[in-house]
Amino acid sequence: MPELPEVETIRTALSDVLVGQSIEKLIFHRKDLRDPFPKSALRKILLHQEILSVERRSKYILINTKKGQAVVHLGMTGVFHYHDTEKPQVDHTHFVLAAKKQGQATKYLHYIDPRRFGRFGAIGQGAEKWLANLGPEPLNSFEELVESLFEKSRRRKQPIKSFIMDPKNVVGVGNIYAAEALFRTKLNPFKAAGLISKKSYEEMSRHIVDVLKEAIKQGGTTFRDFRDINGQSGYFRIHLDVYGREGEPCRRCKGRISREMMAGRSTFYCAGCQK
DNA sequence: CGGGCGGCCTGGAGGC
DNA sequence: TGCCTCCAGGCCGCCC
Repeated sequence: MPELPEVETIRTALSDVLVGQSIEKLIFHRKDLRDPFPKSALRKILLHQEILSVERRSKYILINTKKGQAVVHLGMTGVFHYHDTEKPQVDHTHFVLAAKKQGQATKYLHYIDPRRFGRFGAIGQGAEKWLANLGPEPLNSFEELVESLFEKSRRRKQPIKSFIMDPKNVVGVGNIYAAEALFRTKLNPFKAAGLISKKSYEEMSRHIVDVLKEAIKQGGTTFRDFRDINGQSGYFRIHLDVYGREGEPCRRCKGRISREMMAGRSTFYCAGCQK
């Protein structure tokens, strides 16, 4: 489901409702998602502790207290819903955080994830491995991003789309935004990463940054499952040029948008103007 | 090592 | 109304 803009949308929302509050209850409705929940470590970090900040690294959300860091990944279909009740409202509600501010009514964050590709862990209990070997944050240093992508890509035959979707090279870019950034750069997604010039890496990096920032402003892209914690969709979908537009007219040339499989993922592009 | 593929899961859409 | 196949914003382990 979520790429950087969607995770950032959720991070902002969680920060708004959690920072300065404490978690009074942590209810688990199963023992695991992709990995077993480190329940006692999570309770130690979160229960009755002030939430100091909610950060994002790659597609991971970090919830910080003075006892440590809890880590959430939304997988493909993970969402948080903010409710007045702790009782699950839908199937696949896997854990619930009861959040309370002094003198206010308790509110509940329900984590719902039908496919269960998400994660909920703790730094020091395995989650630190999830964050090891991640490439640069695209919204941090632009120079570092360009330099890192160019250096890592030398002599690589991997298609550029797979290359930028690998979080070892740059984080946060998934199937939608890889397609969109390459369209804007007029780069064919199948072109070998090692054959692309430094100048093209600069242009592509600029488009990656721009498309991610624009999508954040629109609250992300909702294709199917993605929702903010109050249920709203993201509105970047109407700005997509290629993703999900197979057979529709290219907005730049007279071509039609193609869809081909690459490494098991649908790959949308315009064969007319992406060379 | 680099890179593709299948698997992890469930559910929605579309064909018959 | 089925029942089947394909597909889905991610990531990991396996295999060549």
